[in-house]
Amino acid sequence: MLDTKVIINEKNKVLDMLEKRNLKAEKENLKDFEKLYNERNQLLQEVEQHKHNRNIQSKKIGELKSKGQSIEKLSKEMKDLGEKIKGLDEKVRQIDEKSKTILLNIPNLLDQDVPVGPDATYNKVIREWGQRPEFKFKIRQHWEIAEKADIIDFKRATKLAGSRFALYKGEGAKLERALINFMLDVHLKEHRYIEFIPPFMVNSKTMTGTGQLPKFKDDLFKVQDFDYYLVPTAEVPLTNIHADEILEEKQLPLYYTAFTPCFRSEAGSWGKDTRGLIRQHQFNKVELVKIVKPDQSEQELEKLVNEAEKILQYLNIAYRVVCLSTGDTGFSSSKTYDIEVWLPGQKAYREISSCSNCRDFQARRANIKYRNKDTGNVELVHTLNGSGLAVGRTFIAILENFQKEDGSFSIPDKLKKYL
RNA sequence: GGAGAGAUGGCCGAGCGGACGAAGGCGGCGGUCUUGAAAACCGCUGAUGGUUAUGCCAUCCGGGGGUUCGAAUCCCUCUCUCUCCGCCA
Repeated sequence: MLDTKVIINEKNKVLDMLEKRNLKAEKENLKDFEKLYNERNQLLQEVEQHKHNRNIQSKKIGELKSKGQSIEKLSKEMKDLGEKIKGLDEKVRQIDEKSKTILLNIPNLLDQDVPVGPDATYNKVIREWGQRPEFKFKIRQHWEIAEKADIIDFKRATKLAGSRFALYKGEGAKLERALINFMLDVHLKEHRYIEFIPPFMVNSKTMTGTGQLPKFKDDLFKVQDFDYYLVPTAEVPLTNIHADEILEEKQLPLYYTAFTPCFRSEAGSWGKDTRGLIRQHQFNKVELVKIVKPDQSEQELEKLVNEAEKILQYLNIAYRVVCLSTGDTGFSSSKTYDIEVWLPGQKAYREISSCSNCRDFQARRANIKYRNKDTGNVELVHTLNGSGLAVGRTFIAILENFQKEDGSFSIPDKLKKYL
């Protein structure tokens, strides 16, 4: 959520952002918002004047009554005033509702240094790491390797649930679990994160806090007849832990991590990545969330990416870091780095982590603040999140990068003690 | 699932329909004292919005609604928490 004052006073900034995000159609909403804002202010001044009068007169009635004097005439007047106030209050409420809806659907402002372009082809490669493996035999896809090793049963997963689900079996289940523990250990011991196991279902307020609702409800799974949604990422519960709180400055920065399954409807991606583990309705992820002081968020984003990269470095798998273009940057983010891992089967780099600085966008939605010790004022915190990493895709990367001619694969040294 | 109790500021906790944005305590901040610290003492210490802005105004006592000239206080309703009984991984 953007600051109302920015939308009103720095409208060009917001228009520029919508242009760069390739969302020209949403510009109309800004005009509506401005109109509603002015209307609201006018009504507010009117109704507050009436309320002021009521407060004064009510006090007077109290005094008259205690002296035993008649209050009938005044009483009648006040009753009419009360009705008037009620009507105006209702009008203000309706305007608030409308403008809130608009506000909740406007994406975050973008950082100055985000590469400008309407889509992912404008993403900018920041750095590459590692040696891509060369194979002298016919390269296999991860699902071929997994099925040969009997560690994932896609067919029976479909029987149990449907398409886009996997049934990990035997050594496969063990490898997945090893990866989770390995990742968590690195972040806990080397990066000083605090581990959580959050609810895997959250309510709509929480989903709104991080920006999944109201705009992206089609991407979510909702539990029938309850105000529960399956989490699409642990970013949602972790970031909202301190919703509606005022933190002390000395508590910051907060580094939170959690392993959770993630549930996504993948609406709109029919036909994409239909085979294998790449795109599932349910996948495991270790998530990193930071809650920091505003002047720290830029450097914390760089650190966050490094922390996620560390996992692939330890596993010795080639990857590159890209900065997403203005058109590809997510709704809540002001700047996003993706880590893309090399997948020999696809001969392509594929996203394995997405690290975003959301600045005060989520903090304003979720109402997360801290007391600035210097100014004594209450200010919004900045929030960041990143995958550290997507476990299923790391599983794929291991199978494909460490495959052998006979169709088997080897395990990176760092992981061996977890198996 | 049945019966009952409760939700008040950063925390604890008081609050007969007008005195209440709210006693008291703790914590925090500033000061006196001290070589320094502690103790003691004194003072200050909520948020949001509006504004003609060192000020003023409005709103907020779990959420929503009602009664009333006026609600933290009375009524309805929802959510959550706690206690007892039952069931259960």
